[in-house]
Parts: sequence; structure tokens; C-alpha cells
Amino acid sequence: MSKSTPTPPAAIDAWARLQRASGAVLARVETRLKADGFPPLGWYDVLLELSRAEDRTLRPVEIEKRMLLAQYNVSRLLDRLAAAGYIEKLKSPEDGRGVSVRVTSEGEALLKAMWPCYQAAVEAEFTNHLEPGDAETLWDVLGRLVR
Amino acid sequence: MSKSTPTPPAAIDAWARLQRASGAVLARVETRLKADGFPPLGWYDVLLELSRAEDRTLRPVEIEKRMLLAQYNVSRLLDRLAAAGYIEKLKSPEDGRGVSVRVTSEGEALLKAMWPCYQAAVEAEFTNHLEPGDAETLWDVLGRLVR
DNA sequence: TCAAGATTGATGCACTTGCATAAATTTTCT
DNA sequence: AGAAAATTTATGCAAGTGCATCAATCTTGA
Repeated sequence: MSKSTPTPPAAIDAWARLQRASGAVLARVETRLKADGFPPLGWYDVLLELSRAEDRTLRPVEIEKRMLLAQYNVSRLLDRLAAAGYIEKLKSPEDGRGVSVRVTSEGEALLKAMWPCYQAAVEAEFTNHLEPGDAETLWDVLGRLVR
Repeated sequence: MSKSTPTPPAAIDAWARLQRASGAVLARVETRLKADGFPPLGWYDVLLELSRAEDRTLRPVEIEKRMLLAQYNVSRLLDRLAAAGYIEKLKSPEDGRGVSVRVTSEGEALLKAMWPCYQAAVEAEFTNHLEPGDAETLWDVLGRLVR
């Protein structure tokens, strides 16, 4: 009988593969988007969160939590989106420190325009490689990692 | 009966969660390494691949394939590792274009020094959140994504 | 054999990210 | 209420990444 190691090798292997696989697939999806002249996925994600939100509006700190991004990262991503006209920043009515961010109609339009390409990319690079039930399995297991 | 959608929602959700979860956990692990004064994970990964390789030596293009990184990314990562003295670049004997990269003893030492911190970080941020069997499940499912 | 094409690796440039920290509020606690 | 602590957002600067492209070599195939 062998004593159990502090971290079972299977866990480290799974960890390493998680990083390699998700990074590689992300890169492939981003490449497809770029090939069709679209902005990076992060832009899509922000716009999607906003379009789903109450009043199509969120505080940056909310976006930060939902997308699990660093604060300064969100701040600058929103700068770029605003500069491109896809969102607008308003003074937050409730919180004097804060900002409120709303999707513009251009933003909604971009979301619609990107969707077919995005969907096709995820299908080609992700979904098509899975077997039945894999998606649900991933959802469950990964759910434990995001608390 | 509903017609099946082109991409089932479960797949998109799994995709999104894969990106968020792996990104977030990676960030947490990197933070722990940095907190202990260690270089980024990529450094560890390169050194590990090298230390396992024949003659502790690999061609950059091999590292590229194993780590699923972009070519220019590998090139510069190796520059940094070489500048820090953890690897050395040799002219490839077989291929006049190529380079051969070998871990130095400092590189091996760094690998050893980082391991406890790395292991603890993965355990805290990843392994501890999993249930029995999850690691194997992830390994299987993600294996389909890396071909 | 030798020209056309593919592979290997590096690099200039623009853009993005990370870090540390600032500035303005808001919240908490006494 | 008022001081101390926490929260929200922005930003200067250094470091890393992506893109396009180059130069050198190797491989293919007529």
C-alpha cells in the first residue's frame, strides 16, 4: 500500500490539462472572431452581461464580479468599449464614487452581428469535440471551482 | 417536442464557465506564486518540460507544441528564461535553423524551489474544491478538446 | 540538382495587462 | 457626529502579447 500523496497526481494532471485545453480552445475561438473582423471575446461578454441586465445597465464592479476580471482590467476594457461607442458611461445615481455603464444600440447591434460567428466558433472548437453529457459534466465540476 | 438548436445552450454555458473558471483559478494560483517571490507559471512549465526531456533539452518548436503556445510567445519566454540563467540556448546540431534549449542547474533548482508553493496553490485553489473522481472526469473530458 | 515551398526562430511596433497607488466617496464604529 | 476603514474607479509605468514579417535553413519534387 502506498501512502497518499499530498496532492494526488491525477489532480495536478487535471489542473495542467485544464489550463492548456481552455487556453488553446480560447485562442482558436478568438482567431475565428478576428478573422471575421470582430473584436475580442471580452467585448462580447461585457455587452452580453449588459444586455441581460436591468435597464441594460451595470456598475463596473458588477461586471468585475460576473466576469471574474481584475478591477483595472475592467476599467480599461470599458474605456475601449466606450471609445468605440458600444457602451456609455453615466454617473451613478446611487453612488457618488461609481459609474453606471449602459449598452448603446450600436453595442446591441454588435452583439447580434457577432453571435453567429461566435456560436459557430464555439461549436467547431469546443462543442463538436464533446460527447453527449460532457457539457453538463463540465458545468457541474467547474461550478465547484467558481464557488 | 422542441427542435434541437444548432448549439445546445448547455454547451455554450459550459464553454463560458470553462473560460471563467480556468481563468480565475489560474489567476489565484499565479497570485500565490508571486506572493512567494516566484516567477510566473509559464516559467515553471517550460522548466518542467525540459527537465523531463531527453538530455534535459528541447527545441523551441517542441515546447511550442507541448505547451500549446504561440511561436513568438515561446521565443520571448525562452529569452527571459535565458536572461535569468535558468536555461541555455545552444545551436541545434541537427538543424541549422534551430536552437536547442537546455535547463541549467539553476533552472532545476528553481523547479525544486517552486514545487511546494505551486503544489500548495493548486491544492488550495483547485484540488480542494473538487469531489472524488472530478479530476479524472476533467482529464477525460478536456482530453477530447486537445485532440 | 536546384528552384519553389515549408519550417524554424527572432523582432519592431502597437496594444493589453499587471502593479502600485491615487482620489473620491461611502460605510462602520465609537 | 466624526474619525478610521473599506469600496469604487482611474492611471502612470513597466512588462507581456499579438501581428506581421524577416532571414536562415531544410524539404520536396520536377
